[in-house]
Amino acid sequence: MLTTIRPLTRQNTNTYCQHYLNNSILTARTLIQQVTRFSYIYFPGRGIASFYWHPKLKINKNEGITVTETTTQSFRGPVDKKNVTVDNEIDKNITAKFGPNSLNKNITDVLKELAKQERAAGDFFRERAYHAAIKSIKAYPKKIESGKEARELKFIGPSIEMKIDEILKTGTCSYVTGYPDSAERKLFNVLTKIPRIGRINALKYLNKGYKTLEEFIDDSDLQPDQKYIIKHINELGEKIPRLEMNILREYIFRMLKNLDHRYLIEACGRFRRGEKCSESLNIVISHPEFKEDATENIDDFLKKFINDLKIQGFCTEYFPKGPSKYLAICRIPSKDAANPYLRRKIELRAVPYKNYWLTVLANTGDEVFYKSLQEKSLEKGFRLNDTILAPIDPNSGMVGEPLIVNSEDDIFKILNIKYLAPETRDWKSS
DNA sequence: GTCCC
DNA sequence: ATTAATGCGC
DNA sequence: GGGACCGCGCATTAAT
Repeated sequence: MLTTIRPLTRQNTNTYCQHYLNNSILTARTLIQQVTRFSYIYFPGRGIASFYWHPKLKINKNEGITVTETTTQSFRGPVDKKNVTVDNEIDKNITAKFGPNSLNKNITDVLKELAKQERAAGDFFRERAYHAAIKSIKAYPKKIESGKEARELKFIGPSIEMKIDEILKTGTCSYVTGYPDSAERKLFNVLTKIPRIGRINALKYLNKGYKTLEEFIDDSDLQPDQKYIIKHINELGEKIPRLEMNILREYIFRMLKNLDHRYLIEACGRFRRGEKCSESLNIVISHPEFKEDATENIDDFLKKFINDLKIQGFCTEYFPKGPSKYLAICRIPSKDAANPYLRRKIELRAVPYKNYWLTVLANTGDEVFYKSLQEKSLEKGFRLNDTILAPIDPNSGMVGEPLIVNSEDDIFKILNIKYLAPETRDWKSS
């Protein structure tokens, strides 16, 4: 069905949107009340519009949403300057099936290298293009014998066809150049390990003339967490072996269970996916009594908890990353003072019980798996993120009542997708 | 990089 | 001063 | 040939 959508407009402090189905003009407030309990609205064919005003909205169970204050930033979404015509049919061709396929590892490994290269160069779309090609190849059940054969697959174009021919012939590809071993490149690599310093900021600092980290640490722009991480960059850059992740996890686990055995805790990320090591440990905490409408209680709990960790000396330093999320620098107590354990990074977050498994699923990853799960959810008519799993009305596009989720398996069941063990959710590194 | 207009 | 748009990291 | 290609949250800049 073709529908014409007028540009999303704004008037004073109210955001007005044209409903894509019946062309009615609604204030965002009404739209939010009608469409979703949260501040995201999915427009078929146009993506997701988000409203950034929820901090100033009050959600009252009885009265619905009330605006307590006007906001300075209310809308960011697919704003177009002119009218657009879109097809309401969601056309998403998921080519890849779940699960890795190693038949063509020789090819995907090289493509992965090329993807990495593009990432370092900041070409996000080329990086993605390579990942798409890898995904496509992994879904292909046969061993690829020629570039021409691969060309038939989705996301394989003339350029990758040529590269595949070269890979089949020589085992590698001349486009894989590796990183220049210059001091500047090395500094660049270190800089990008610092929180909130990506490619752009790293380049900015390089252009400022910094030659070494020692000079850089005095830069006035740096925040405490950044300074701390620079100070211990080598130590914190070390990967945490699985054994140690287990000890870290166990320490926090026991401490929580001593407080109250009903606490829920899950170590997510690479640990949960069964990997041998990781740069940090990602821990999600909840409790049946953690209510969605009393997040300040959760924040207070986490604040106290992390402070206790520090008093015990397990946590040496912590940095808030938001009210219910901390970066904790922790060290396993060592009996041998001469051989202390290394400091390790732990991401700690506490969430309402209702969101617990959704958060665990989102934080377990990997990135590619979760994103594709989200896509699949949309196809099946569900909105999935770390705070909600709810059906989307196929006719109106409205997000319905959130579904209760009491386990990770519940999510897969609701989506009618076969449960996938965390260990098999690794797409990028096969 | 590929896809799609 | 307020709102719209963009930058950047994840 | 030429534009689109996640989308969110916070911060900053540009525009009005």
